[in-house]
Amino acid sequence: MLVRTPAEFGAVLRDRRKKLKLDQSTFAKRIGVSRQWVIEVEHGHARAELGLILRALDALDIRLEAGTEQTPARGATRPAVDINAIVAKARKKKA
Amino acid sequence: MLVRTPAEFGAVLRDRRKKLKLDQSTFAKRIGVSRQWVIEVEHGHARAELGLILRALDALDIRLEAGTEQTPARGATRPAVDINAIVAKARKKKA
DNA sequence: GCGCTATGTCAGCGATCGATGACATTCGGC
DNA sequence: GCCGAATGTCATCGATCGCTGACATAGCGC
Repeated sequence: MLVRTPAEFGAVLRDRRKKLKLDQSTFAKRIGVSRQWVIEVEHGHARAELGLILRALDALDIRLEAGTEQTPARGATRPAVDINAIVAKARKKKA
Repeated sequence: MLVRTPAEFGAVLRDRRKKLKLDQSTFAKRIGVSRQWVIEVEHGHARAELGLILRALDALDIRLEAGTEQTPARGATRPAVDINAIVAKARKKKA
């Protein structure tokens, strides 16, 4: 599943937790956080600590993969060759 | 690439940023954070906000996927040290 | 009805985040 | 040598995190 927002992280975590038949308290203890944290994160807390989130994912055997291969037909995100073009575009965009 | 730690997130981000020929300031402005934040995150800041990290990934067109398909050989991919234990210990020590 | 479990809510608190702004260092070109 | 760009460091400061602990609600079995 593609994850792009904190809310999605929450959904993924809650889902997996339930699938594993764990209640929030048990889950929290496993990760090493408070039950309160679990509740908030499952509700999509955007300011959760990256490290804790990763621990949670790990505790539930959720694999996280980062990739850039998603160049459907847009163009330009791929630094295959035209570095200069990319630089130029980035600069213009910025300004 | 598989991401399991804040440091790896930092590496991924810095990598992509450089590939896109963006300097930290420009990158920071794009995401909407301070340059300081970029520096810390690229250095593996564990307590970075989940939301900001996601924004950064998005700004660099990095796709993030969560999956449980194949349980990653518990034991092989596992780091030699027990991170959870360390963190737990640190927390207790503090209090 | 009563107890038990699971989830969610509230308030308070210390620790830390992320922002700002100045400064140091390194590298390249002139 | 000097300048500009890029990165990293330092100190300060308001806002917020995550923790604790208690309470409220809902479902279930007896």
